[in-house]
Amino acid sequence: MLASLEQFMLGSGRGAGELCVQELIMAVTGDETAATGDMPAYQIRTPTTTLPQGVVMAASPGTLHSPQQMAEEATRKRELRLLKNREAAKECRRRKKEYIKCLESRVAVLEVQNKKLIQELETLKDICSSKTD
DNA sequence: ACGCCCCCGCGTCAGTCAAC
DNA sequence: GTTGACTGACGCGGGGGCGT
Repeated sequence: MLASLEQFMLGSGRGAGELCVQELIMAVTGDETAATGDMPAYQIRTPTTTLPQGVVMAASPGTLHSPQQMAEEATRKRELRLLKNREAAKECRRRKKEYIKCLESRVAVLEVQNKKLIQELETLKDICSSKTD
């Protein structure tokens, strides 16, 4: 978990924000097997191969001739790249927000859990000390 | 009303990584 | 080596809060 967070913060993580439900289940139940496999859940990628509507794939380089055609093709490729990157950035930010929201929820759950455990510890201490007296 | 500051979302660029 | 996806960093513009 901490490793996952570190990976995300260091920028090598992928698909931030895709943990959440399982993380929360883990936090509540303490069941580490609730998370899937070795891979941090938020790094699981969903295939994003679909292009936005209206986007036409570039023609193969072999069909181009004049410098003007080449220039037009380069422009078209650039526009396509920018469009894809724009969408990717939006999706990336959405996942990141979701991931942060999830972490905040987890903090809240763990704080409650921590309070309960402290309370339980105090109770047990009381029991022990009353027995030894 | 105005200026200022802060926050948020966006578009873009650059770098990294995995798949091929 | 090339390519596509992802993401951190940067700059910009808009909106809201606050003091004057």
